[in-house]
Amino acid sequence: MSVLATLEARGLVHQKTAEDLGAVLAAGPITFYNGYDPTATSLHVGHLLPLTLMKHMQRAGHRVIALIGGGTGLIGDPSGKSTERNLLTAETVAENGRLIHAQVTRLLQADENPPIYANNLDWLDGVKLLDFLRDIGKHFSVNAMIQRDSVKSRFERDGDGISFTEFTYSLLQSYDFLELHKRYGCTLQTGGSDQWGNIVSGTDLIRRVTGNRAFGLTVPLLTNSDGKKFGKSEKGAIFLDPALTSPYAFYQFWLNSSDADVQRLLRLFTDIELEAIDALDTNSGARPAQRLLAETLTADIHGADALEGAKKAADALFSGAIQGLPVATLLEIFADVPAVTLSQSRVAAGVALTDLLTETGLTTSKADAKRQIQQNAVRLNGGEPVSGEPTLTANDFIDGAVLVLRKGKKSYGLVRVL
RNA sequence: GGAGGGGUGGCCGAGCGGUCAAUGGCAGCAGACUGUAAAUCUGCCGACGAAUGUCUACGUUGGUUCAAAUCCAACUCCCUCCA
Repeated sequence: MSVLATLEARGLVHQKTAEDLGAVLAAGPITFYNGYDPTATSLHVGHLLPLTLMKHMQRAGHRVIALIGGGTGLIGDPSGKSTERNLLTAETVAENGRLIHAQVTRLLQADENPPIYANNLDWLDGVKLLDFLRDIGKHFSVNAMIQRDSVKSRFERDGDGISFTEFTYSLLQSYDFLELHKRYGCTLQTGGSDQWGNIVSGTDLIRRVTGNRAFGLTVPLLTNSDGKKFGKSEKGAIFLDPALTSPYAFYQFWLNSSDADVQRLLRLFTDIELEAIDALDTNSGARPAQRLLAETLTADIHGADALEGAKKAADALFSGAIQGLPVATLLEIFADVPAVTLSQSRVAAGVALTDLLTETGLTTSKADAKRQIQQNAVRLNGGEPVSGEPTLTANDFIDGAVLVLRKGKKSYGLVRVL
């Protein structure tokens, strides 16, 4: 099976610029790139799909360029945005760039066929305005650019509109493609489906400047079966950085995939054989497909040790067997959970449970805390739902040192006494 | 420049002098059912207080009134039509 056929079978292909791309890829190794703008300190699961595609390509022998948008990140991509964004400072972009570079490096590391890393600040920073306008700008039709959905939607809004800065973005991305084409013979750009316009601009530019063919390939924009945007949990985006989204939360995110989605997600995000995925039982209470998905990805992203920790924590949490565990184990399991630390004296004086719930962020206010207690949603140390409005003392803490708060099925908080 | 319409809680959207912390929908949270799923059903959903309650909120600022989200004025932003 050719790479492209594999990608298509797994659902990783949304659009491609040429029907014969499969033949081109089959004819021999090519060089391709995928860019990441450093707009945040970490990638999130939404970025994982292009990365999976890159890994498939890498394994098939194609040369990977991972481009960090240290230059384009200073400008801001209007694609998919409905309003003008505030510019990030150069320092922020540089710092984000370092962090994202490190993440990408770790995720794409391979003994064979290692990727090439590039940062477009290296060439964009030195570009002279007049040269750029004469050599690059001349190839772009404003008439065509304003037809692009990303730009058009901003044009048609009275009010905000779009700044010249963001309007220029697709020229820069096209220039990147051209530059990588010249430097490395790069002939394919991949990206999310929202990048389609920018990618096509790049292939056009390469054709006009060099006369060579270049290609584009996009991955689909993911939605859940209920139509919501994929990758957002109730808490927000699921990041790949364990400091932002703990391995436990990451594991839980995948484990909670719905039956309707889980096999599609396995095809998209893992390289498990398609036959094996189809054979999974999605009607069983044990949810083997969700477990497989969560375990595979947690191990991929965070490593085997983190996976073990996440599983251990999940077992303890969902079995409710907390009482018997030693404090050290508890601290380990609840390492990711929002925690507050109390002084001995404060505990001795007695602490209202409603205050603790609010301080750990499990509830938004004391009024909310009371409501949750009334609704039998709050448990202490894995026990039965709390009633009334207890004031807690040292006796309520395990070994007088640790208290495990639980709101609802899945939200935990930890209180420590020092 | 002229004429008209409008800015209400995270979003949409009622209310148009007191009974309004403000109908309804969505989102969110919790409970039941289950499989840490989906769907469904139920409850909650400004803050503080044990509480009759108090405070803060209906674009902004002033005013009328015993009483204003509701009336008036100015300002501001948005929408539609005309030029």
